[in-house]
Amino acid sequence: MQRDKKMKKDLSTEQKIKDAARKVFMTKGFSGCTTREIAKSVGINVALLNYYFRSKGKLFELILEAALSDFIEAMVEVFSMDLSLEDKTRMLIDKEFEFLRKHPELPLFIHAGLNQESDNNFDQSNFLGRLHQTGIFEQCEKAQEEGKMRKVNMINVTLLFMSNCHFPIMSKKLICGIYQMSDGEHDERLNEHQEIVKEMLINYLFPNTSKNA
Amino acid sequence: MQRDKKMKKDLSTEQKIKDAARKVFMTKGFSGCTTREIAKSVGINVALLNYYFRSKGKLFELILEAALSDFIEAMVEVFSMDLSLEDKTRMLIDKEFEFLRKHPELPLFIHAGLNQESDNNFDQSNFLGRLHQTGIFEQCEKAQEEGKMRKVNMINVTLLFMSNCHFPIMSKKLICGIYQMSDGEHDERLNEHQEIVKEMLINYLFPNTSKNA
DNA sequence: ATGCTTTTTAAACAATTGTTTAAAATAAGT
DNA sequence: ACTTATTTTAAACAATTGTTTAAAAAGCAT
Repeated sequence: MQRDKKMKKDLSTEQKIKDAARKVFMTKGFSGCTTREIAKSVGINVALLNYYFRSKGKLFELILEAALSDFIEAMVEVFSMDLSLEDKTRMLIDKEFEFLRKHPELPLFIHAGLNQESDNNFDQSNFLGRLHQTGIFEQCEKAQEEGKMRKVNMINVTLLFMSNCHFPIMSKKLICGIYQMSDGEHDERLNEHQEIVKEMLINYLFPNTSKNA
Repeated sequence: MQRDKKMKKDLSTEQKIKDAARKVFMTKGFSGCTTREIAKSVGINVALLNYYFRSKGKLFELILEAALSDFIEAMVEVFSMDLSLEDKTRMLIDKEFEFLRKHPELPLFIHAGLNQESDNNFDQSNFLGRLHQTGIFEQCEKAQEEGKMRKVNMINVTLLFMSNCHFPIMSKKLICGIYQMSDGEHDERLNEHQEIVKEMLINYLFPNTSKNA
């Protein structure tokens, strides 16, 4: 009765709930929406939501986990390529901006979501391990020993990337409010910012080999 | 009956409610807490909360406004000083980190709060005007014409500062989660990051005159 | 003290919340 | 066709929500 075994029917219902929940949770947060709201947006009964997932909290954790994973996977993808660190830097920034332009609510959702959950057991996905597998840490360490890369702790490097990619996206309402900007103007600023961040980070992290526009 | 005129008694009750509401709203968000929770933390009845402020929403808007103002005022304070742009840069970053270390929930609260409110009428405080009064824009424009400062739109400059100061603070749980760090380790990284950001931004914004440690 | 206003409370309000129960509808197996 | 298991629903659950009402308590002038 309590589904846990294989299901015969198409999984479209379960997936539709996940999709709807993701959309609603993203824009309104965990306590900012109701289970009935999610159910209605799928076109199903509230009870069915608890039938597939056990509770609102469980569903939320699932969505949050997936969102976190999306971010890490985007980084892993770039880090796994056979490129120089400078090229990885450019590509990571470009990919992040491209990805975040499509999902601008994601960073704020993740940070707000993490602060709402009491227990920080979200490393069950072993994100650090996945990053290690790409060999990015060794590549940086080698470049740092050869004097090609500034000697900065990898955590600080991560902070530099995330700060300059995620924040410009998530601060849209604040910036538009302060500077009285329209959406179009903000897009323009964002495009320029993407290039600024690329140049600034490359200049800072790779001071010697920086002869770029 | 409906308080709006002068009140004779000490305003400690009204202020105590504001303080408690601020603390609760900051950590749990608007829909993440209840009016009874706020009232209980002050030691008063729920009705009294609606007696002083008309509703939960009104109280929240008040707190959010004040939080926004705090940020702008911190910037205004630095911009109004009689210093070179390089010194203002260093001082602003130091002050922001110092301030945010004491109120680490503030940036996330502001961004989440702005996304929760439907109408963006939060410029009633005229933040842009207050920034203009400091003369910071003219100072930058002059420096840019003299070739002492990189020609970057002021909105992008703002983004660079906020990204690199606010994000490292608000991403604590995410970073600690990914890298499996303790609070102490994170503090250490944050201290180092403060210096990194200072050097990086000064190098980028003032490329010629950069001979600093 | 006596009146009046301001502050505070207890109780109730109707609405909404997440979740459960039991029964119906649908699909699948035989 | 009949039985069984899965999916879906309607209805109810108890608890909590923001807000209001009416009365009590406290302050303050006179």
